[in-house]
Amino acid sequence: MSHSNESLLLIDGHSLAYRAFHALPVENFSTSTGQSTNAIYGFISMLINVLRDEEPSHVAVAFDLGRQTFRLEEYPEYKAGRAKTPPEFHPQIDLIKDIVTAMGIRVVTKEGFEADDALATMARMGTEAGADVEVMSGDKDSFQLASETVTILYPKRGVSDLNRMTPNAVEEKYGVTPANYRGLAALVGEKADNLPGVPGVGDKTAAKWLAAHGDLPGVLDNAEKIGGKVGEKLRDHITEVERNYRLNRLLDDVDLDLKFDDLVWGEGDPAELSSLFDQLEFQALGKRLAAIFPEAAGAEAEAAPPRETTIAAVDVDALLSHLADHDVLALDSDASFELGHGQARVLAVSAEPGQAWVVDLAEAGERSLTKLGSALGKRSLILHSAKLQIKAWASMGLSVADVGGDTALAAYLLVPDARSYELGQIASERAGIDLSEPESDSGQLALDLDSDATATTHGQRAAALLEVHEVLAAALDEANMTQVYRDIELPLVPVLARMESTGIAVDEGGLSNLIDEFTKQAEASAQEAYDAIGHEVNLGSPKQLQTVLFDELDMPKTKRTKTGYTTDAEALAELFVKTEHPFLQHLLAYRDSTKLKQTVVGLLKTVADDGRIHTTYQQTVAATGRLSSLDPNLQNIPVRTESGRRIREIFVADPEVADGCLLTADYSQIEMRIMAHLSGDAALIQAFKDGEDLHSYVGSKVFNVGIDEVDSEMRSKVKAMSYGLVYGLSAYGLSRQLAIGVDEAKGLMEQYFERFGAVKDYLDEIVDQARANGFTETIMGRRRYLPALHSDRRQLRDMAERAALNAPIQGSAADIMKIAMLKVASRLEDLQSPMLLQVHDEIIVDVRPDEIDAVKAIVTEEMGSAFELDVPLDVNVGTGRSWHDAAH
DNA sequence: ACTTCAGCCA
DNA sequence: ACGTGGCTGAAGTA
Repeated sequence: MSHSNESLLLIDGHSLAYRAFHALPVENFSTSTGQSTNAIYGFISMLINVLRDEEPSHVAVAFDLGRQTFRLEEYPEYKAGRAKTPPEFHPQIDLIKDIVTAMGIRVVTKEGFEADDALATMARMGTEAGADVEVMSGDKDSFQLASETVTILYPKRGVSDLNRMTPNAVEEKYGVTPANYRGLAALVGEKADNLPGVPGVGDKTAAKWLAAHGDLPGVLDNAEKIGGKVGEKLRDHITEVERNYRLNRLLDDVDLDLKFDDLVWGEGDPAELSSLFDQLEFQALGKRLAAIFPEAAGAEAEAAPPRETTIAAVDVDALLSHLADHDVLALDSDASFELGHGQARVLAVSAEPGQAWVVDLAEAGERSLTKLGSALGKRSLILHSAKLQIKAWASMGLSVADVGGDTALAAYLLVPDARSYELGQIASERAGIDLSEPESDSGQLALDLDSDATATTHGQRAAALLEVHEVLAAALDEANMTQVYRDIELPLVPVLARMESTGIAVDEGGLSNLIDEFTKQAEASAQEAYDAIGHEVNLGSPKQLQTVLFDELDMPKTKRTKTGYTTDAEALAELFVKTEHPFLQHLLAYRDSTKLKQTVVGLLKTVADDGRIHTTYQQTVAATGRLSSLDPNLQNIPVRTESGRRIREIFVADPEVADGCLLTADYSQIEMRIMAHLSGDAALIQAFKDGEDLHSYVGSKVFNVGIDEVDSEMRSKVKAMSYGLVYGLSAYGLSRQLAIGVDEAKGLMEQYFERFGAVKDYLDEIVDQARANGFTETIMGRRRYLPALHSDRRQLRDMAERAALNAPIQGSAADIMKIAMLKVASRLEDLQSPMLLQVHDEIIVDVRPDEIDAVKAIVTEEMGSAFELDVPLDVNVGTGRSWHDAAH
């Protein structure tokens, strides 16, 4: 028993990480980007447990550094013959070191020595300082360190249980004192270190000899006296035993350049720790960590102590007088927008970091809102998720036309595939500002606002924005994305806000009729399906369908899904070819009708009071730079089937405008054109310049026939392949899609690449570049980071490669469309025809009858000239009463 | 509340 | 395992 209340915990990082690696299956532990985490998870889990149980005052984790050790110098075969560590292991060691450091724990390494030697040295230092010492190691050599003051924590099977090896425990298990453990190990040998001992001698014999002769030198001196076969063996292997004895001694006098008190368990860096846990997607572990490290609790970690912010509640007039001297303002509010109606009560305005004024918009009169609007209009405004807020304010009578900065957009450009862009997280990660929920009775506010918490929250957000935006803007600059940010994404915000607020008119009566019609069709198909099998079943349940198809009807099994066998349309069609069972046809018909019905029902629910549907465009969702649309999604309205197209008939021109029409304008084959441009393939570029039918032209090259001899079958094969290439299609995938052999598909692809060699070079190069740079780039410099290209998991790596192929193409198309929208919107400002929708390569404008020619000219010119490629950008335009009729 | 399956779009 | 990027709704599981 030590009288000290100090305790030192020493950990052999490498041996424990290695154990964890083998205890936890690597396939079950990896992040979405493909980083393997099993060793990290197991190690940190063990570490958290032991820290919680032992509560040491001092801690160190030792790692081996480099391969060259004094042991290896003396005995080149030391540790030879070990199975190669899998490639997934080593990258995890660096992350473990980072986490340990962030936990306030000293990482110790020393060139030329093993972790064990560092542990022995520190154990001696601890003992000399009067501390209790615990050494956690998966290496049995550490048993020689056990003493009155030093206990070895040795993991049993797995990673959760530890054996406490005191001197008594060592003696009980091996029959020798810790001091003699070295001798025992030297006699027995250590397979893992490639140190053979005396053949035929195990723990028992070695212990007996050591007991009889005191210690190993005693045993060796008396080797002649030991009889029997084993005695002979001992005498034959004295050199090896002596070598083992030299090598397995742990050095306790390594110069580590540190004192005992350097090992005090410090505060670490909770923000860094939290960010590492986020990055590694450790959620449950984060909570366990929080128990011993409250400061790093989960993702919402406090990055810094809450800063002093000054928030003052004022009225609009007071606010206006405060604003006089400031050109850049940060704004935040409790904005919401649903079904065409926006609302905001609290508006927070900050003119410098750490400071904000808060006004109650509900109390402001129309005149002061107008004045406020014009004051804000003269300044550069920084917001987070600006679009929602300016839409909401517009419905309150406060109009803001321009956005000077948007921290959500900036963060999106920097990491376009992040899960979310919440201000609290960005502020914490990028600027070290803590925006966790304020206490509701902070009392700073003087209170004509009925809820302090809301006002304080938005005040603090506004007060943080200027600083957060500055950090993000600098990062964008560093990544050469300032242009995409300032010239594309920011100006697009008010354009999209306007489109959303306007919405598109729908024919509600027509919608209801469609619902009736599709419902009747679905019911009829369902009845026929039931009749075909003699009973009812939930046709919407894949699980119940599987019972019917594979158990009752005994059909051949389809492709596996996670939970059974697929019943998707493709598989059902194949089953029908094989079985000709009428149930399948009726099921497919039922699926079609219910799908359409669902779509129409969904649309009807979203019609606002003004008889229009207001979708919301997400500007920070698609990792490639596209927009997405939700609530409802107007980018997936059916078009391929005749009955599907009928849904497009209910989207109509503004009924308030007599003889108005919808105009659609779309890019023709924009992705293939971008592919031609980026690859510089002369043949492909020429085809576009000549205005050939692309797929017939490519078909004539691939099949080596005249362009007029390309039949429809050839054309459709080539079409599938051309599009597939943009997505990283494999020969197997192509063969599946075209229902041809893999060999034929492979031959087609080879022919293609023979004729369009630059395309192949480009596709290869793009992946190589992404691998080297860590990201892909569009024509405007928009980036997408793909760390999974270096994943050790094949499937993730392949997915990342396909994403790398596609991102520059899909993303460049998105860039071009966004630029075109800005140009079109700017020219439409002088007219009365609003832009309503965007569907990736198509825009829809509501055109007044007297403006048809002007709008046609505008969209053709501006879309066609949005970006100069080596091939022309073709634009098709059509007009009609409905979206359906405007198709061309 | 969350996941899986299926199906719609470019 | 085998083509990118999205959103929605129903069923099934917790």
